[in-house]
Amino acid sequence: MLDECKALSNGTRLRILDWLKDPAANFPCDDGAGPGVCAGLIQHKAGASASTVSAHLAILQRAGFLQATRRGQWVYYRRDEARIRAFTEALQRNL
Amino acid sequence: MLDECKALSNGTRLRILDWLKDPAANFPCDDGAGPGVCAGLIQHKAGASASTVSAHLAILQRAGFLQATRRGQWVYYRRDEARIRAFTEALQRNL
DNA sequence: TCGGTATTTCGCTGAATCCCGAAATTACCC
DNA sequence: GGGTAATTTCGGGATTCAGCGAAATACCGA
Repeated sequence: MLDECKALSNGTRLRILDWLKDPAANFPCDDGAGPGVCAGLIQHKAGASASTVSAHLAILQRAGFLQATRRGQWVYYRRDEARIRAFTEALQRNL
Repeated sequence: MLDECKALSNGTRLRILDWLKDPAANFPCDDGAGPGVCAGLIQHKAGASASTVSAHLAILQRAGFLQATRRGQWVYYRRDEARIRAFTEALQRNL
C-alpha cells in the first residue's frame, strides 16, 4: 500500500501511467499491438534524461503497475491492468 | 490526484487514517460520539512529537481526507468519508 | 489579567527523493 | 571480434520531506 502510493506520488510517473493507457494515441510510432511501448519513446515524451526515466519506470514496475518485456535491444513497458485494478479496489476497501 | 497520493505516501499518515476509522477502538478515551479525536490523543498514539504529528494532520487535511473542528483548546480530527470515497472512485476511473 | 494546557508555527538537521551525465551492460549487425 | 544503439547502473549535487525542540498562538478558568 505504502510503496504503491509512493510510486504514484510523482507527476512524471502518473503521466507515464496515463500515456500507457492508450499507446497508439500517445506514441504514434507504436501500433498498440506489440508488447508495449519501448523505453526510449517514453523517455523522449517525458522530456527527461534516459537515466531519470529509467528510474521512474523501475519504480512503477516494482510497485506492480508496469510489466517489462525485453525484446532484443529494446525493453517494452505496458500497464499491468490486473494489478492496477487490484490496487484501486484494495484502496477502496481499506482506505 | 498528485497531492492526495503524496499525502498517502507516508506510513504514519496511513496509520492515522486507519485509526480514525474506529475512534472508540483506537482511542479509549474517546466515545466515538464527539466531533472526532483530539490532536493530543493522535500525537500520543503515533509516538512522535506534537509538532511532527501536527504537520501530518495538516497534510491530511489539505489533501481533503480529514476535517478539523476546534472546540475550546482542543482541535478534533475526523475522516471526511465523502471525500475519501470520491478520491478512491476517481482513482478507479482515472488510474 | 495571569497561569496553565493544547496546538501550531518556526528554525534547524539528517534522510529521502529527483535529476543529470558518465560509465557499464546488453544485444544487434557487419 | 569491433562498432553501434538501447537501456540500466553509478556517483554527484539540488530539492523536498521528516523529525525535533523552542517559541508563538489560542483558549480556558481562577
